[in-house]
Amino acid sequence: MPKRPTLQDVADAVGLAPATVSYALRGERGSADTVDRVRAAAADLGYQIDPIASALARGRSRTIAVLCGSTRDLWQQSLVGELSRALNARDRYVVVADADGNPEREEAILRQLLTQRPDGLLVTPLDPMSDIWEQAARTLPVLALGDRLGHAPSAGAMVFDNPAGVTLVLDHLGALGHRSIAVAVPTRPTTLDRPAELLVAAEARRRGMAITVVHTPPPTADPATTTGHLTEALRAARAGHDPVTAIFCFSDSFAFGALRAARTLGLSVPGDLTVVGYENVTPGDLTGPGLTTVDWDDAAVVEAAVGYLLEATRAGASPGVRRFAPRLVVRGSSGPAPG
Amino acid sequence: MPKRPTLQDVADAVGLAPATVSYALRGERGSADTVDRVRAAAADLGYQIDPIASALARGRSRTIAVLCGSTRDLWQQSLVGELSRALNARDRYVVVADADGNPEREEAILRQLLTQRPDGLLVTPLDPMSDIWEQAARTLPVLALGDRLGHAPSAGAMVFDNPAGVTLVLDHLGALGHRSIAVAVPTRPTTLDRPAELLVAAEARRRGMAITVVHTPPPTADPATTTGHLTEALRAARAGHDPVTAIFCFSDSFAFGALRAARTLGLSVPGDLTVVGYENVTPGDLTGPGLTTVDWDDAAVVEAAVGYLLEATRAGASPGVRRFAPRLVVRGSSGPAPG
DNA sequence: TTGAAAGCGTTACCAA
DNA sequence: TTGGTAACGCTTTCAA
Repeated sequence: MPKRPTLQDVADAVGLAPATVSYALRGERGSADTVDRVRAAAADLGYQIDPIASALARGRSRTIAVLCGSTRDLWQQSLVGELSRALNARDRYVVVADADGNPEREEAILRQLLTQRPDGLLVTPLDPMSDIWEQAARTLPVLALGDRLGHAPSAGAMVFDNPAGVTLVLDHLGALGHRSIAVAVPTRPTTLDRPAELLVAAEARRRGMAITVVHTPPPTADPATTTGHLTEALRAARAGHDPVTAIFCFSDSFAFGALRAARTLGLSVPGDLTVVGYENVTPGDLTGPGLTTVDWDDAAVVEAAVGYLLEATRAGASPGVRRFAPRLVVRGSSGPAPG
Repeated sequence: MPKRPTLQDVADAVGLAPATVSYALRGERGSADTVDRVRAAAADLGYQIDPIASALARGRSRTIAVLCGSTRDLWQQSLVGELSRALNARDRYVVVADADGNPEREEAILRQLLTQRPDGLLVTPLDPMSDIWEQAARTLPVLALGDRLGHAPSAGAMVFDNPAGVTLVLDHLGALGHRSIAVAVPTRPTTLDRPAELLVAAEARRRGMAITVVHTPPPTADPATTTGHLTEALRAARAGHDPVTAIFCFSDSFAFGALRAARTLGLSVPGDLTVVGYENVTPGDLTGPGLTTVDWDDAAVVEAAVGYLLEATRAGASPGVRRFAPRLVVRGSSGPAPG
């Protein structure tokens, strides 16, 4: 098999030094004529820069690292896909790593990821308040999605206006007549932007609604476990003297679990139970009765994230923070069953 | 910020040559004592092999490349996630690239991917009969998922027993009384293992069923376009004198489109139309009326794929071919509406 | 504008 | 068992 051509081969072909060719190919210098000849020669030898050698020499790799809290979460899963596509389209490689729901692993994985000398880092943090981020942010542009990184002020972030999202949902449920609702929130380290429990508690109080908090199992749990957990929680929450008539889940993945649990319990949705999700994940529109959910315009988030991050790598600057407004997508909500 | 320690630093710490340290760390040689001392020193300096330098020197990068036909496809999307997780768990990096539904791009992307000098390659090929694969398979272990690579005999494959799958579905629909069905197949280059159209045509003929072939839009099309396309196709297929009462889609992604189209047309599923999918994608169990589909046990596929590929990289051998049996998951099928 | 040469941090071949 | 030393293929500084 014909060995891949190297810079030297191109240099020989045009009778120039490797250094000259290197510069010319990257358009860093060289006369117009030189650049043309070099490009032509490279094209016809089928030369491609060896990204590994290049990375070693430069100390950077034209790669964007994506550290994902849990790719089992449907929203993160699709987000990672969109991000990769957007970055590939901009001629960047993407290396994805997955902390798999385990905040302790997050640090180890980050460290590993950094050995690839990426140009930038995108994270959906499990523990946004960890201080590992600050260390990374000092070395390269870091952009968080979903939560600001508490101790890494130089990192950018694409965050959701969660207070607005919660308001939207509680207004909706309130208007339908629900007075006792369950709220499903992940058991996670505190976050700056998604202090879900507090947010909901405060808003619910203002409206005179009763809330029952359900903690979600770790995202690594298989669907059956999650469904089981939820089934029990829902059964309990409906057994008391103030039975829950709606459940508000802080992620669509979990809302799907709630739908499964409802089925197990023989509850009709939305007749007996209204289920509200949070990210408007793709096939959510097809779920049986319909899933009401909060939409954040993922396409815009991805566009902005990629734009901010690449700009930051170019300028050597910090990516900014941008906040996205929620939109409520109502599908299959109803008021509580009479009596 | 403290520079990352290098091999040299470790060597200095233990008073040995870098070469010795390199061997010791990899457990390739060295006395038990040396190995221990080296490991200890490395650990306490926080030394990690620089994967880039290592890749340059070895010509291989401890990375597995995944070339995905289209990550917009729900099945491929989740498959890629599972594969990454499985490989990460085995201490491998994964680089994912996406041909985004375009068979012409597949070659360019492959070439780019190879430039990372991966240890192995996993593909869900758009064009399994392309001869780009053979070239790759000569250089490194290649394993295809879903289709064998026609011109790359040395590549392994995890394939589905599609004849069995088709039989399962047509038996099911036949038993329910359907006599005229639509079949949705992708417009793709011919494949060895999924000559979907022919397979279905032959089986349908044997059963005296009429079939109407609907070609799916490219996977890059946005859902709205797909739904529109399908809506038209279904409208037409139900307008004739032998209206279609079921649609068999060769992927769940497309089955979801069919469900949306049915909704647009005001068709009740399964009352007016039974929809059958093909991959048993995760939230399929939650779709409104239920989606009957063919399941291939993705977990087993992933396990086997990763096992075969890693074994091949170790042994320098070719991964084998393995065939998976289908299982029909019936959810919400019904017979054709009377009259 | 061009080029020579010194890295970048490993690995692998040979020799000690 | 251990250690020089030459790759690996590029980028970059400094000189011409």
